[in-house]
Amino acid sequence: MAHAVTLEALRVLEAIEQFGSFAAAADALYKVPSALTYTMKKLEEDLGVSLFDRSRQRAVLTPAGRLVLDKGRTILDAAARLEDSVKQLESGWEPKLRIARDTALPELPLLTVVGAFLAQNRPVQISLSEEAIAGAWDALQDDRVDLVVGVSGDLPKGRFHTRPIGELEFVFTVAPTHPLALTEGPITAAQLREHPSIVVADSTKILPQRDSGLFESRQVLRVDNMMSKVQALCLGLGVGYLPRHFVDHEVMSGRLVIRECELPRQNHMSYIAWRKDDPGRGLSWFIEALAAQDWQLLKAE
Amino acid sequence: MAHAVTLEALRVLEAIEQFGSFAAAADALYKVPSALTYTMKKLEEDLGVSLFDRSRQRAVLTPAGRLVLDKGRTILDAAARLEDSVKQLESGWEPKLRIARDTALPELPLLTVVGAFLAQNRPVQISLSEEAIAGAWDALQDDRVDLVVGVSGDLPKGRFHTRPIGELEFVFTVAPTHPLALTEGPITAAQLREHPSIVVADSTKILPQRDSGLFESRQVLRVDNMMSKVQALCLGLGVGYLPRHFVDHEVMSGRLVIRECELPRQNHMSYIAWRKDDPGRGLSWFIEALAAQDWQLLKAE
DNA sequence: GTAGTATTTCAAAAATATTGAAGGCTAATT
DNA sequence: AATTAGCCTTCAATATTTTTGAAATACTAC
Repeated sequence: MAHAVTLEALRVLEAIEQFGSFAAAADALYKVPSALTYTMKKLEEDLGVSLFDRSRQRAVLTPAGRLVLDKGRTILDAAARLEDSVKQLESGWEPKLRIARDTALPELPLLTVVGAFLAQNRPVQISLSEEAIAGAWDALQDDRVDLVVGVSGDLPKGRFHTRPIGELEFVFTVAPTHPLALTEGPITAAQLREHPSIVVADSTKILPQRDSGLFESRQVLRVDNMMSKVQALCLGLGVGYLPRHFVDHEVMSGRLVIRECELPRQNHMSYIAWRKDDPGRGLSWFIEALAAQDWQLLKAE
Repeated sequence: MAHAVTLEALRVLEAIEQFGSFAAAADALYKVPSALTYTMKKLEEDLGVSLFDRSRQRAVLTPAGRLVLDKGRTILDAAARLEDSVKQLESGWEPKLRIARDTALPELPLLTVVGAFLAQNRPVQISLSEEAIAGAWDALQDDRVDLVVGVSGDLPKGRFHTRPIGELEFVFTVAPTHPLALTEGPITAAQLREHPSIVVADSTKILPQRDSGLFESRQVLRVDNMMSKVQALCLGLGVGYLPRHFVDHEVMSGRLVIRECELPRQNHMSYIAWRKDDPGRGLSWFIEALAAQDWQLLKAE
């Protein structure tokens, strides 16, 4: 048994974990449970570890099993992407195109562009996701998405292409009911320390990292996307900076007010970014369309 | 035929490309050529493309074949690493530990540490490699190495741990025979423009990127490691900054002279860096040993 | 042309995977 | 404590896939 680490074996392992038991996985794979036993036993022999704890009725993953599953998933992913790349090579169109939007950007302009693409009826499956802060870069690096929209231009370069799409302006907001709504003049750092602030936390899986607009504050409430932050601000749970385009509507309806703050948050350029492989026709189309799109960043519609 | 993309098929494809023919690959794999034909035919059917151009006697890869091979290699790599991780989980020792050194760092201190490790007779295979500029970060990101030594602290963070090991000092050098060796006072930008400069190019595969110490100069000679740069400078082919520890010996033997330059190159901190997975016992040992090592960066021995 | 090498085809043989019935265990129920 | 139901494994029979080796075909070089 030269190499029992087999994509098939990894698929079986994944199915067992996903469906919770050999029996259920066998059903899902249109096989018989003993076939799965056979495959897993072979894998265990080859690796020289047990993947399952069988002391109970229900087989449960050992730490080694968990490890093999985790690493195995990325291998299965890569294999699936290989097949997709071949299809892309033939038609030019990539079978899947995964787009992430930074949570600080409005959803509407992106959806408009996506709508225009869908109307062309191309053989491309679009998936959209939302990321916060460095999460978008991470997703791009890990090949979880193919195109990110709205990243800010600090961290990585080199392996990615970028293109600016506009400048994000941040304004300091509080609920009208909030104590800081009524003070005179710009809000000072000392005043800030008296109140909780709402920040969007990094969506990256790895570890808590940089936070957006984290200034010294008595307490910090972390949320994972910008809409939650807007909600929290409207409810007066705390204070914080928001992208201008999110604010106008809330100000009009009287749910937020804009104040000046001593600790300013400067504008920053927003970019789209993609990997430096050869892009499919879908990605190329989106790059052009997104760059031409009006992102309405500075003013609300 | 549900999924014919198989690790086995990818291995066969790789062997065919590596050994240059079905026949030679069959020999290497202890199989018979028709078995390879069978496997490749199956893969082609599943992917729906031909991988080989068979119009000549010797089968040669099509673009699609090349694509599958390239992506396939990284999958095979990942599968091999999966097996290694399992072994690491058992013993704590990683079967392989791949260390890259930035070309600006001296080799001796690293080799000293490696020697101390080898003397312990651990079940760990060490591989050493050399990288230039961002190449080391790249190698770390792509999982081509597990530990990099001597990276400078600009680009990535977040996904890596780092630890400073010392400060690199750069001095401007020319050969004693070089015209700029004899001028009075600091060398001006204008004078610089009159002479070729030697720079170490980025070793990253992707694309030519940032160069080390590239100032305006009539002409630029790119080399891929620091020793080549030293040689080129000694031969008077051009001018450039060198890490201090490279220079002293050459100055003593009269092959280089140090000059002052109007365009200064500031010192920078040098780090070791590694991925944020759980490190094996070998990696942990190296982190401590390398941090404790005297890197002799500011003065030659 | 001829010899030499390379790949494919094909049917037979070998190896591997799947099945289904039986059995042993565990967890839940009576 | 006995019963029932569910889950996993074992094992021998069966089905499928892979490998083989001989023959056929094609290209290259001499």
